[in-house]
Amino acid sequence: MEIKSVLSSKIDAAFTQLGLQGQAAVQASARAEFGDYQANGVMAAAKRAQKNPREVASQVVDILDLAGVASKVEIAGPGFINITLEAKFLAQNMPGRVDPVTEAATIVVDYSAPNLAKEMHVGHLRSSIIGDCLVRVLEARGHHVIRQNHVGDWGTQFGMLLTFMQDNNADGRTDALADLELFYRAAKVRFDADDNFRSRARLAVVGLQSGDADSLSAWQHFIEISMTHCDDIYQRLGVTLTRKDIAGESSYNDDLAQVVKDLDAQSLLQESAGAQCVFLDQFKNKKGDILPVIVQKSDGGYLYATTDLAAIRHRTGTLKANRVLYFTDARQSLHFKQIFAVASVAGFNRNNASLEHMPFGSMLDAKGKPFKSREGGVIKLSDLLDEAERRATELVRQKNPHMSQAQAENLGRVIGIGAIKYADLSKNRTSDYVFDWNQMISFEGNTAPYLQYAYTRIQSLFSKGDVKVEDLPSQVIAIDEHERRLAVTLAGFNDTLDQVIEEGMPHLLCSYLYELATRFTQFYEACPILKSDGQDRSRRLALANDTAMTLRQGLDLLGIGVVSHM
RNA sequence: GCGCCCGUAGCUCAACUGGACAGAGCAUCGGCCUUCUAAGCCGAGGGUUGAAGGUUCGAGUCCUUCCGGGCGUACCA
Repeated sequence: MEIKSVLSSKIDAAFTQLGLQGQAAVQASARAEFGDYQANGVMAAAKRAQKNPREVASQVVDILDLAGVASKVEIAGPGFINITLEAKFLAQNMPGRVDPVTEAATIVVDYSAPNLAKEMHVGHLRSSIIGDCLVRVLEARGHHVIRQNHVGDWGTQFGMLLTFMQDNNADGRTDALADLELFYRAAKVRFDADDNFRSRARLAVVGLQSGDADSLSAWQHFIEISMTHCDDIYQRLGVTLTRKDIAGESSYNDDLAQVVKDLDAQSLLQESAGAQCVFLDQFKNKKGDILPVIVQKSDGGYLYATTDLAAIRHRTGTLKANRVLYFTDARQSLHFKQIFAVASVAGFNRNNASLEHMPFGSMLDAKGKPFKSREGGVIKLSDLLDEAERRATELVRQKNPHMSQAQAENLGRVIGIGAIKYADLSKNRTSDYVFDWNQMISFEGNTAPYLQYAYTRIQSLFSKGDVKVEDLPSQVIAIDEHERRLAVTLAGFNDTLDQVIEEGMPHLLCSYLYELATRFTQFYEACPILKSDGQDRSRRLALANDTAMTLRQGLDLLGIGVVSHM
């Protein structure tokens, strides 16, 4: 159950009854002395009604019915309402699982979107794992999720690659394409140096666009190999995207001319310097200069704005999305503002869906510069994952000198990939973040290994104490203060997931899990579990089990695995 | 030039969107392993939230100006 929603709806009802305008503004209490939850909305509502906030608070509390939910409701300060939850209510809200929402929505999530001309590099990491986390959380809450991997599988660069492929007789040879990055670079060198090659490459693009069978089959072959590279990365990263989620740029080809035609039919189109543009007033600066949204180049070609407009029609029309979430680089903010606006005036948003750009910042190195390889080039994602696994395996070996190499490598995979993902997911999506191996690999503090470690300690309790989890009570009343704080934290799980869904912010789930693990470890240090008897023992084991299930479930929603020993 | 984002402890990040004394981790210093995994726990120090004004019961959060940084800004995505 969502504690915040329960409290909010009760307090909102009291507000309505008293004729007050405003929201309850419930949040977890800032300090232990303020109870478990606090409602801050009275002050604002009282001001609006020009009444004394403390009096209003006392009226709210008088008619507030929190029977079975709260054991204590107090007014504090200028008009805060502090709420302490009833022990029995807490007992009923030990999560261990995710509750489904009452109204499921259809939500399209656009994420990952690698350029298939090259191999995936670090720039694709954030979109892939942040988007995948949202997908997991949305599905867990019972929403109908449609993944859309908007891969870059079309455009001029493919002319170059296909021509290079033919010249090198690489059509049927996967080994030539084993390293797409090298292949791309070699093709680019040829393209820049050889006029004849360049013109043949341009012809190949024309062939592709006009649907020439040979060009198309070569193109398909190339795409197939490139996607195999992506699948491998997704599999290693634990990203749930599959082939059926691919809706690349090429899939909108047939609709692009129609998009332009439809814009024209609504008199939204204007020619400027030979290009077909949409000019909207809201993209005018103070001086009156208007920014165009170009939908067709002067040479007749289409652009990503055109493709994205076609995608909006498809997603809100055919797919019937209520929400469309775009996980792309923050640098595309203006682009999305523009196409959302165009879609709106042109009536392309068929379902009146909420179109939301979920931008994220760049990865920087320790010096605050864009994260590059030592040579200044892009870093392949596969290399990054190799290094994470290598470093983690090394650390596992240090901590467990007697462990076999194979076992250390197994642990190293889960821990290393978890560490790299968590380091990213735990930071606020919108800002740039510093990627630092030394920090990430220390595995101390707010990291995935800390959470995984808390989980293994619980598993260790169960195996050492020969505990059958199914025999544990499903509801227990917390007694010790450490138990109670743990129970309150456990109860907040579903609230956290709601917030992640609302704002598209996985770091909120990370913060929650870190707090949960911290609370558990404090409880673990303070309260003997296996060494206690009777009710103390079963109660504490039940709390430990709920913590373990919530940690595992929460990490799974982040796309991070757990191990039973580390 | 114009637009968007950012500036919080030595470093990396939080702060539930205007709430109570700005919190964590790393690093530093001091304690805790014959007791359920020390990848842990307990404690200490460390802040004029870039600066100055303003709005109000209350501002890291909103408004104005300035300083510093990043990104974007007509046919790449």
